Amino acid sequence: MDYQKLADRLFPYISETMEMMEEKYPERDLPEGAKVTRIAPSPTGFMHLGNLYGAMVDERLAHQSGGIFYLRIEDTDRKRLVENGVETILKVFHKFGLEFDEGATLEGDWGNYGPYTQSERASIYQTYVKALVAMGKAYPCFCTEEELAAIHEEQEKEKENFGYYGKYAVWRDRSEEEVYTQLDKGMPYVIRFRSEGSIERKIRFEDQIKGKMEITENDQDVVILKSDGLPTYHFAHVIDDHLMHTTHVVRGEEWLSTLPIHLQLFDALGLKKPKYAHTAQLMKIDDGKKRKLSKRKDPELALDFYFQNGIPVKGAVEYLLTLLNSNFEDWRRANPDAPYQDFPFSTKKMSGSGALFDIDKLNDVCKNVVSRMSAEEVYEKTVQWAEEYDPDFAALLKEDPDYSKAILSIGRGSKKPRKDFGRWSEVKAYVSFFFEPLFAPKYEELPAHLPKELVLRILSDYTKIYDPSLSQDEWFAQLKEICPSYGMTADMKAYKAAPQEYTGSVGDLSMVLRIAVCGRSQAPDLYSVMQLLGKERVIHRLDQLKEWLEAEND
RNA sequence: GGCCCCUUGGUCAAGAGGUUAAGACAUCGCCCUUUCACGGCGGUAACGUGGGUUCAAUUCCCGCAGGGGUCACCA
Repeated sequence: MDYQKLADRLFPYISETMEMMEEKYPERDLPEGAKVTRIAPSPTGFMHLGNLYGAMVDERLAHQSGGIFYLRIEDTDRKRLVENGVETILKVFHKFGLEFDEGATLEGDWGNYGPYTQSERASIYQTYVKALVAMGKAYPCFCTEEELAAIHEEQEKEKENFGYYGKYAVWRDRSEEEVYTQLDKGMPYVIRFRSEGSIERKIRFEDQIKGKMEITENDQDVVILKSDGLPTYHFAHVIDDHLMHTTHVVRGEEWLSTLPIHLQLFDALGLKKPKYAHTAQLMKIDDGKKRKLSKRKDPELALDFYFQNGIPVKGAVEYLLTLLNSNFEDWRRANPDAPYQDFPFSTKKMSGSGALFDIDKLNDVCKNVVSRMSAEEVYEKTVQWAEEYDPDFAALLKEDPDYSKAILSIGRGSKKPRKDFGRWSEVKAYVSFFFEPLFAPKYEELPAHLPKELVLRILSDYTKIYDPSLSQDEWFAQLKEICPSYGMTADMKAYKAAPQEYTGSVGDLSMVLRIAVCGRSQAPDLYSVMQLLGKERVIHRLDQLKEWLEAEND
């Protein structure tokens, strides 16, 4: 078989050579130790937490070392293209603060190693495929889908390994005449790699995350170029990451099983291999069983879902970081205000086993993250979220930004900040009573043991004595002072010891006011709330409760 | 089924050949407290299994089991 002749026949329009490619995409000029990483999603337009999880490893590795983090679009599967897929990808990563240094953008490519969209790189792949054919390391295969299915069936029956290898590699050693006959007839074909591997042999390999391992060589003649002239993932990965000079390939562990193919291809082409980091997959519980997060089955893990639910970007990022490097939590406690980029991230600290997605933990991380934010930031983020998902609420917040921010600063800024909410979507319920349109009092939460007459008396008395100019201490002292006139006590210990001796405690007294003013029994510091609402509204609300109680009499 | 990866409490996990086997979330109890949200203290709760190496193994080795992944002209 004249391989060069075959190569020319197969790719007559490919005039460039491997050497020319190497010259066109020279080694990057980067400082020692700088890592080049990438994410290479297929533009299905669907991103979930798992994608972000992996991308963060890439981003940290690159930017922590002064390297390059770039975006490549893997769109070789023309059947699965989705409109606006690329836009969605770009938008999501931008939102999460993962910025690319290079790669595909909506305005075209940015960087010297493009094109960064695989469908635009067909001739590049073909150049290398042609070279492989010329070396006799790749060959055309004319099998139809049906023939391959038949082979699979036979293997199943014979209990043999599946795939295109050995005697099942039917086009591997066909005569020149047979091949050219098919070509002359214009039959469609794929190009397969001629594997010299054997399942009897093992390869030693060291993964950045999983460490040393032994894997079986690949003996399959895998397809490297599909009949539409585009490469399969295996081949595109090898060529692209070589030409773009990726130093570290971070990908899900589902790729571990095809790793032998990739290593084999690098060797066949005489190319330097990148380092690999195979990340354990994010899992979820399904029917009591652990399962890999799936695009199709877990739409609730789509990143859009997080945005909708008002999960703070920072919260999601920090949660992921705790999964990625468990010592992140310790570091965060020691450095509460440092940007997470300061954390010394390491693949060595990554777990080899898949983490179960834990919504409780996420919630907790979010609460902590939000509690550390300034009122200003909380205000801005909440408005931003509400503008998209709850416009009425956004408008309400923006009516008087200073008022809104003042509300959000209650209990914020101290060493022990309040942790009332961890999501932007929870803010509305928390602040609702500060806004007339949202004020929906639940007067039935009044302490049941207080006689209605007593409550009415308290309300009308307090209307007369409420003095907003008092300091918080003075204000509370006043409450204590008036307790006895209602048969209540300000001494909580005494009250707890013998509750039957009193009509109630200062706690009950406060509760009456709280229910009147806030319309509910759970609220932040009552004094602050009253200060913010202003005397007029406080008194009005006391009156409102009075009216409600009186109306109830009928 | 073949191949590969993984295995410490409910979850995420630290850990070293000899430890009272960290910590966080969740959960339970107590305390603080004018409610709540915090905060403090404490409780329940773990090294899958069988061999081997060793004075000693949860830690090293082998087998097994369990879980996960993968076996496409998808990535």
